[in-house]
Amino acid sequence: MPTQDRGRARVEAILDAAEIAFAETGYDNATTEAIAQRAGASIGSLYQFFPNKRALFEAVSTRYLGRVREHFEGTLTAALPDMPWEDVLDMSIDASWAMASSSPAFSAIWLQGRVTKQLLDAGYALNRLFADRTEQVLLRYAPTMPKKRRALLATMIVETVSGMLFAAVRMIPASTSQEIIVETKRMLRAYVRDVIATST
Amino acid sequence: MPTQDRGRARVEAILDAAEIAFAETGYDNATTEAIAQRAGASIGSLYQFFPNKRALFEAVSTRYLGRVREHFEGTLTAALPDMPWEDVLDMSIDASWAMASSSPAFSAIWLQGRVTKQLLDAGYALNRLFADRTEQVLLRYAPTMPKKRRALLATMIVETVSGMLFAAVRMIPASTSQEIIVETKRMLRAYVRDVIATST
Amino acid sequence: MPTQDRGRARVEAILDAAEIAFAETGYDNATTEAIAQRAGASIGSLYQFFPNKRALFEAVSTRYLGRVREHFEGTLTAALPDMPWEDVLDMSIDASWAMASSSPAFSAIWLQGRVTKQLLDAGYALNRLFADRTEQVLLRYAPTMPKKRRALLATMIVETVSGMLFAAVRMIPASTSQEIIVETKRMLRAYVRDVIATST
Amino acid sequence: MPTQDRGRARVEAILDAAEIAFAETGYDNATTEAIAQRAGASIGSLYQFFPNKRALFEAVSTRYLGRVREHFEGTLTAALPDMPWEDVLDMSIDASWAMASSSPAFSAIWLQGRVTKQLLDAGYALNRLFADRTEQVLLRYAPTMPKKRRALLATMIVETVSGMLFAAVRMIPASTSQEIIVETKRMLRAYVRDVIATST
DNA sequence: TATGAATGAGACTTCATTCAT
DNA sequence: GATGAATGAAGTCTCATTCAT
Repeated sequence: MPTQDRGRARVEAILDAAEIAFAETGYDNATTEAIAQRAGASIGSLYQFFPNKRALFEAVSTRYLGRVREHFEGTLTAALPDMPWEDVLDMSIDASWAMASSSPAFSAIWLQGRVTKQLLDAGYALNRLFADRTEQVLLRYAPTMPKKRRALLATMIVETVSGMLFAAVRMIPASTSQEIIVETKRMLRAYVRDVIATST
Repeated sequence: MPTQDRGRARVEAILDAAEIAFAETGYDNATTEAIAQRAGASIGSLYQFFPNKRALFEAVSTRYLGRVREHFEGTLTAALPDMPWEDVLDMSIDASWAMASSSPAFSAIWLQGRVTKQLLDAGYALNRLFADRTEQVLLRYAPTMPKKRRALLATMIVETVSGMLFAAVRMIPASTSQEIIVETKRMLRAYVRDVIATST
Repeated sequence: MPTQDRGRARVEAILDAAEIAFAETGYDNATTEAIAQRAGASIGSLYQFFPNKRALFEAVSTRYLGRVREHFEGTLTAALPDMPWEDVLDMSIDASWAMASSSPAFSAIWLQGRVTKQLLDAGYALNRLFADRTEQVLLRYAPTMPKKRRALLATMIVETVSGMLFAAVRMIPASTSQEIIVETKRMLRAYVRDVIATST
Repeated sequence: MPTQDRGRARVEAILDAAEIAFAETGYDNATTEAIAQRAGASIGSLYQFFPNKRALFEAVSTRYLGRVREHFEGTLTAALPDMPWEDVLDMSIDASWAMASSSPAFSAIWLQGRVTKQLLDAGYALNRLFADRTEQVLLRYAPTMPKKRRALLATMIVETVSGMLFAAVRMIPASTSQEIIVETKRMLRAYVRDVIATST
């Protein structure tokens, strides 16, 4: 879209503002005017780059997705080869929690994208990404597991992590969040062990 | 509020309509006008009984909470005494799924109440209810477990079920939902067994 | 309208409530519902006796007019014959102030009736009453004064008193109100003396 | 508020329309929609510049106040030095009447601002302005008069003029208005003379 | 490009009044 | 008579989006 440097900076500023606004007040209650203002831009500028509010949300969403992908790339890929699957699981959960607890966009995109019917597309992308990646990892550790079984297991892992992050994010005090993360690892280990024992 | 019979019927009709509307389009996108219309009432009637939209949501929420409570009362309490805990867990999950999949209010209240910042109060009530109940059941089956441990376990169970129901509700095709429910039971069994083994 | 005792009491209660409501919030902002409630009646009852809000205002107005008339009758008529006009003027002003400062209806009827275009009729009645009465008094004290002159003088007196009462009513502290009343007497004396000196 | 020329013109047009609307139908009965329309603007434009109806009223009020101030500045200040106070009084009354009878805002602001409880602030400003100015003039003509006396005299003059203008404005036929103005001058002369005679 | 004024559909809410019970 | 539910026009205000400058 924007060709000049100035333009790109503008877009980033607007995305930042939007990310915060969506996170703070929710998609419906965030106003384009407020977003523009927070970005130090005029409403006209905003519409120069994004055709409408929905597109703005999707852009925030996409940008976030990219960041998540990078993050996981960095954390996991290199280490994979010679680790027991339990450690991979733990690391993934830790990485997820790091992302979730550090960025306001987490609730902005991931939750709303999954709850608000009009925004579902954006929300699903994230989960699909996670599920695919998980399946690949599973393939490495349990190559003989039937494909369907593997897919279901991946879904379970992703949804469980999602759900527990969701819970952890809004737990007060923060120490409880940590406990939940710890227990989640434990729960998934127990579950995966059980599945592996049965279906290989 | 309403003193006449006619009024009480109206209120129910409005609550029904609101429940559906909130579930279908979300709190923000549901319009009071549309709710009134769906209830076969005029907008004025709606405001005769509910001072504003928020109050209407809370009323829907409260009514739903009461129903859930009754449902669990009916399903579980009687059976409890001489069942192994695994069966109690299974039954609870089945009951939750029954509620979640049968009523549009499930997403209306439970999800939005937890996601939309302005509606949090309503959403938390439900989770607190579940957690309390779960703790009581645990007390019966694992009386020697430390109090803190028990509380955390209850939270884990409730949040896991919540999360998985959330996932199951929007899975297509429906068969996948069933698989998720089955796997959730399995996961929680494995996890609870593990916890019991460790901390008693 | 009402034939039974109970009915008449109702009407009075409603008029009382309306008088207060109109005084407190103004005609437009007073709601019929609130008036009925304050009167301990239902909205249906109110409309049993008054066809609409406007009529209610006029009833309050009329009732008030009657009271004012009585009040002046009692205070003045008897005393008139052998008093110097200065004393009559003083007494009239004192009587007006007594009415104005004692009843919330003063501002309700007299001011709004004069300011709010839709209610003018009600407001004028009061002024007309005062002006007529004043003219009669003048006739007794200055029988040779030309009729037009007398009418104008009456108007001036009435409007001056009106205006000063209006001012006095909302002066804080109350002591200022008293000063204004005193000065008003002085001003009108000086003026009337001047007029009499000239036009007889 | 508006930064562009077009915007400034809009604001003026809206204020003009509001002034007329408030004067014609009163604050409560004037609708923002009608005001916008009369100004040749959309309702959205109106709310771009004024956050709510009340603020619009206050803006009208403030603008009017400024005009009055200018008007008096122009009429009086220059002439003052070597005029007898009777002439200053006459001129002031004439100037007031000129303002009152020429502008619809007179009743819009000055009356409603004083009568409608919610708008009192706006209404008082005008009277305070007049009273201050009057006191300054008095200081010049009766320097030995005690301060409190002077303040009270100023209040009396201002309130009398107010009241009589109020009366004059709604007198029909117009000739009566003129007579009232003439008589008001006479009344205040007599009064002021009396006060000066006594308290110096 | 950037700005911010302009638009208007549509949302929530109020309230005088009517009507069934 | 009394009650209070029912009605719906109308009012204030918001906000995504467009457009003139």
